Amino acid sequence: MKVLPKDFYERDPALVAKELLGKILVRRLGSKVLSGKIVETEAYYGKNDPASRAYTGRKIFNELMFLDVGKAFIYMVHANWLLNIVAHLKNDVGAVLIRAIEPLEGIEIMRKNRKVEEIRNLTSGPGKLTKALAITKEQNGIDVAEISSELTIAEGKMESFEIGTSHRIGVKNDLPQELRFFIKGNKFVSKFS
DNA sequence: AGGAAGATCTACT
DNA sequence: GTAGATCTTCCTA
Repeated sequence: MKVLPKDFYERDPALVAKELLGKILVRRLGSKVLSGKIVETEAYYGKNDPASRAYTGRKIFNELMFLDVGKAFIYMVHANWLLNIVAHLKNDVGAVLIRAIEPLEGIEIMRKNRKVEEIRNLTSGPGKLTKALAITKEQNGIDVAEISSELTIAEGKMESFEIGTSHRIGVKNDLPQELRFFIKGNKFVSKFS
């Protein structure tokens, strides 16, 4: 398994978000491994992005977005933990939100964590996938570019797919550009449009 | 102390 | 398919 190197994340968030599609999110739980293909992401910037956690300036809770890239940045919204990966150019601010994955390994454990039978409903949303993979604030700040971490992102299979874009979901004040990216036709994308 | 937050579930028309 | 209640944390007053 090849883990994506740290410099993968040291680029424009929108570019990182787009290229994360098709990559494999790997969650290690003791001896168990849960994994899924990333099928939907969104990019967030810093000061000039009203929807960003970093919009109001650097605080303790959003500090990660200002620091090293390639770290998991996790926070709670509406009783759901949302998983972001810090990604931005040098000395800039930003992160990529993982919105949906397609389950590959450890589906039975995900079922147990989510208490849902239907596979399609297991990880097809940002709050759903964190629950299925047992991700909480405990994992905040984990280095996903490090192969020994309990949360990493690995190179996926070589395959081609069409990438769709749209405006970000649930955002009050969105930017003019489309910053949501998803694999066209994939059943695990949270919403269509 | 209060409210807002990048969502989800349920119960309907 | 769509609307509305409600899930929990952390910031801001």
